[in-house]
Amino acid sequence: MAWKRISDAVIRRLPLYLRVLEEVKDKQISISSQELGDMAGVRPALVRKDLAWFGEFGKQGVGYDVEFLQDELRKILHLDEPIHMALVGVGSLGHALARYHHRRFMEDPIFTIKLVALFDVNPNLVGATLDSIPIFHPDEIAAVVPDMDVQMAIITVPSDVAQETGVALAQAGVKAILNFAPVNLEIPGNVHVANADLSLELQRLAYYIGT
Amino acid sequence: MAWKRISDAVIRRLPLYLRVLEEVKDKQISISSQELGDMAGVRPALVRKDLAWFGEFGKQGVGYDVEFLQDELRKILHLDEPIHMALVGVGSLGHALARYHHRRFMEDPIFTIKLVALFDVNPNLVGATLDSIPIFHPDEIAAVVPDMDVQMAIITVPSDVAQETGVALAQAGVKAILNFAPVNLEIPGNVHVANADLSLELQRLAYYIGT
DNA sequence: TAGATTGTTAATCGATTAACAATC
DNA sequence: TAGATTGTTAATCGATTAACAATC
Repeated sequence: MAWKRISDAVIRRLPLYLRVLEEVKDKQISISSQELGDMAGVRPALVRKDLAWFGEFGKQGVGYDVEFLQDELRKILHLDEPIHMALVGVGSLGHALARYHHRRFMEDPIFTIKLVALFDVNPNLVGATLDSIPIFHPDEIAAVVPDMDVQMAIITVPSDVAQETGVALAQAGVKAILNFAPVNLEIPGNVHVANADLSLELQRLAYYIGT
Repeated sequence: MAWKRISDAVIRRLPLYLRVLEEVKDKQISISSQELGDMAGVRPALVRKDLAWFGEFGKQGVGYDVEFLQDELRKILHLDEPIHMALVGVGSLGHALARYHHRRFMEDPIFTIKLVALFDVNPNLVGATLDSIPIFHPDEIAAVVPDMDVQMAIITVPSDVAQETGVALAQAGVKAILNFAPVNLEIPGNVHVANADLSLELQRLAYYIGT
């Protein structure tokens, strides 16, 4: 399976397929690459090629068994068991994302990524909880991350401390980071960083108001 | 200039270059594609190719004049004059994004995308303001958008009303939408939609915790 | 069996990189 | 002038699409 590196473009579409499968799972037993593609906004040939990287999940003349494919995709994305996540920087954005994520987690039983720890330098927050999630000082990252088995993190700290925050998380054992700070993080080791810089996205979109 | 469609991959890198230029503009007069590329995380040849789509901005043996290139990139991205933006759905996420964006706008004079109107169905919010930005009922989109010259919008409404919200915005004349709802919007006309679905991003990242 | 749909191969398309003549 | 660096062309690389034999 992991003998060949699978491109990021492929991985990016798997959660899209997962969303479609969840939507149709009560209505039908199987789904064709045609239908799955239509609903996900992807060409059927590409759907088949994407899935074929991981195994032979379909049946000729029939399509893919919805629940089986759902299970397989969950396994591939490590969503078949709980994932622990931390969030560093409980400012206005961090606070909102924490609450938003927590509500999502509570409402949707198949959403397995759980926020278990928050970090902030504000002494008024340290020691308190938000939606019953404990808030620690960032100095405790090295201790808390292994302790709570945290594997992913969201960074919502100010730009000037984003880099050191990323490094601290990586050294503590975090494997994937979603970074909202408007800086390009340079993280050592094989830690995957995804950027979710709102202002960059808006500036990019501005291009299209003139077409 | 617009005689040939410029690929989205190119447009996506322009704000990155803009950020680098802003960072160095007090320290140096000109910058080479090598240095610009290093700081933006892009190969120098690609930097030159990207910029060459829009004109001949550099000087052989010297590089690019920082302020001149900044001006040109701002013009290309329509960031040389104020852009009015609306946000629909003042729930916890929308509320936080509005405040976050507003602070960014106030602090950073070169950030020209201004949030001028909020929309929400909650009668306790309609008629009030947030950071002095007025909150309207979504029924008023058709009237307010042309009135206030709104060109971009952020959607943070619940999934089940995201599609109709998008259509209403498009019909009112909005040209670009940043959608945080976990649905694939089908918007008529040449409206550009970018998705910023947090849960999709996290599910994608989860793949990398096992590598 | 006949019809449908997969998994896979080959063809196409598009984006990135390397190389270099032009020239500041 | 000599050195540096652009803009552009050709080569490479990777991702998507079309086509179809295999088979449920």
